[in-house]
Amino acid sequence: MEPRERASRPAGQARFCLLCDSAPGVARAREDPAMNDHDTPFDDLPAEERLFRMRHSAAHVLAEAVLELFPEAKYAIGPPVDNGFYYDFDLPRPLNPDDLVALEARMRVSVERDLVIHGEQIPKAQAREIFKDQPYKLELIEGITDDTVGYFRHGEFHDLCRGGHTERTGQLGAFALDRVAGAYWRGDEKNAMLQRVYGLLFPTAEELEAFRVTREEAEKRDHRRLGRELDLFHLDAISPGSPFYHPKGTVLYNGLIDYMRDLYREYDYSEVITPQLFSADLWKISGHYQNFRDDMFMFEADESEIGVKPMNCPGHCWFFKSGHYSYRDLPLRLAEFTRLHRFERSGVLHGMTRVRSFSQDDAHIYCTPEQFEGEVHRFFEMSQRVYHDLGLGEPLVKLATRPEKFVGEIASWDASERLLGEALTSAGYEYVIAPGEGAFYGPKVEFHVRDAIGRSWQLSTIQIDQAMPTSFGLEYTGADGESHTPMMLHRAILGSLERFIGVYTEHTAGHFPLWLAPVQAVVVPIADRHVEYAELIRTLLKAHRLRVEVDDSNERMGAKIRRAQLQRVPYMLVVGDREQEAEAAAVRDGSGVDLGAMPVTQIIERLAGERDTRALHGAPPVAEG
RNA sequence: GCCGCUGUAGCUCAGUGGUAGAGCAGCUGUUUCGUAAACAGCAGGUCGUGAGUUCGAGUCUCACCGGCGGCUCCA
Repeated sequence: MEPRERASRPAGQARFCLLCDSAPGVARAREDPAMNDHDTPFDDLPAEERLFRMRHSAAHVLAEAVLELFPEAKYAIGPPVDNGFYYDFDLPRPLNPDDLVALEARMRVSVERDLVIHGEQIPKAQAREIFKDQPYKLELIEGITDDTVGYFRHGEFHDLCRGGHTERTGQLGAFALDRVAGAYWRGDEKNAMLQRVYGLLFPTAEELEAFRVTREEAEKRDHRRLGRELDLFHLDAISPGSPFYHPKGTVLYNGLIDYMRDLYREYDYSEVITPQLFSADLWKISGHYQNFRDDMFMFEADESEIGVKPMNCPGHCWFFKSGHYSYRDLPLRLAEFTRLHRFERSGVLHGMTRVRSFSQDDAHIYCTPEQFEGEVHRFFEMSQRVYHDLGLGEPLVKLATRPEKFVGEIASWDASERLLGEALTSAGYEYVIAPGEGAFYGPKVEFHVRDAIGRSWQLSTIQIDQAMPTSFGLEYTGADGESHTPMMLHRAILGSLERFIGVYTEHTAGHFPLWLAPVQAVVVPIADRHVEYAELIRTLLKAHRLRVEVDDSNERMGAKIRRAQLQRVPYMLVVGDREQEAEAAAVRDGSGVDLGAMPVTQIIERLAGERDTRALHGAPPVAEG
């Protein structure tokens, strides 16, 4: 039941156009076997198709440049992707940034020449001859079942290609080579590591520039940066992948857990605390020992093998087994927030979004088949509540189906997938299928939510478990007096707290709603003589469980305002002679709006009200110096 | 784990084989100020770690560790 996001995978979102994907079910991009790309004039094509072709042709022009600079280069595949294109190469030496400059310059020569791009179908035998020195192309040719293959060329360059191109190399739009990265041939880590050159491409220079600006904005709200600037958390080499939550970050972490606990009370969940360490026997029963042993922290103690828990489900199953339940006790919804540890491979760690030590808003639901649909609906409803309360948008819903490595019978997988699909439909959701992306023990529904700058993150997930109830021998007594195996659902809404905090920090750019803000208000005394009064205000607000600080530093008011603003404090309470006189404070909100002087009682009412209703202040982030 | 890049003060970054620097943050003092940065001074470093080359290494080489960008993986 792992709600973590996959690393964004441009290729996965690409419309594969090259003859590089022999996987069944991947449709050929071109229906016309003659692949006459130029039936419709380029300028008359829909914008999306034009962009696709520009990016695709740019990949060819890139390969042309690489082959010219490295005549011995072997070229592999180069599709268009989100924001641009890439091409994979096997080169005699690693590329460096200067190479990218040279390659880009060479690409511009091709653009300048405005060469015609020809496409045709040629017999496989001819293709083998043409590409006899190109092992990757030969491998691609062997993967093609047709008698002929697509062959594209412009100038001296030629490529094995399914097509989808501009008419000329002068139609590429605005592009720039971006970076070079490693990538396995055909995405398989057993294969050779190739060098992938990524390029950005947009129809106009303005759009390319806009993309770069957006990317810079995204960097400014990077949770690793904000975590440090807002004193929330940091990661440290002393324990890679294990966050240090600072006091302010701990307020946020506990705030989210408190919120989920409120919902658990409402939705009748039972919170439990189970052990951190379990005998390997438990992991053998659950199947995690066989499937994930290398990704767990295992050690020997007292001559027995112990595993630190990487998830709660086996512990919950053991708990279920330790009691006895009748149908009257179901559904049983076991929730747990204790910390989990996974020995993630070093190269995959990333800020808070991929860590080794984390916690989940995790729960497992044991129910009867009759209760299944209702439970799924309750979960959908609860998830939507959370998204709404946190100011996240409508989710994109995916149904992830049976993976290659799975346990159980195909028939029951099909049944479970059908059940989840029906539950989605009856709840009014449209969804897409994510083939083969289910967990090894069962299919799952994933909710993907877009953040404020358009990135999509997987948050909630609910999964049917077809394996553990049986392997643990779980039973309940039915109304018929007989023993039955319960259905088991894994579910999480926020996913891992760490990942959620990372995503949410970026979504809000650190402007958390007041109920989650580590510091909810800063009192700003104008001069030293106002500090005592400022402390009084803090005391009054503190009595209403508001988190308030007094900035008594030897700074001018402007500097204190600036500091509070940069710290994303929702309210600044300025106090000087006038306010002290009136037993009030001048209120300024986090967006810089001056709300004027308010009596202290009114300030308390406003802030406590905003907290208790979990209001989303909705203040747009202001420009930051 | 794999490919590439990278590591200098808390942060952002200069530093061309020859005595470790700046801005911000911090501390101290002066200033007592009305809505996004007052002024001055002080302090702050085994240049990621360990080897090697060299008369001499922050700088060159190698290994290891961490981080970054990807790939693979993600219960």
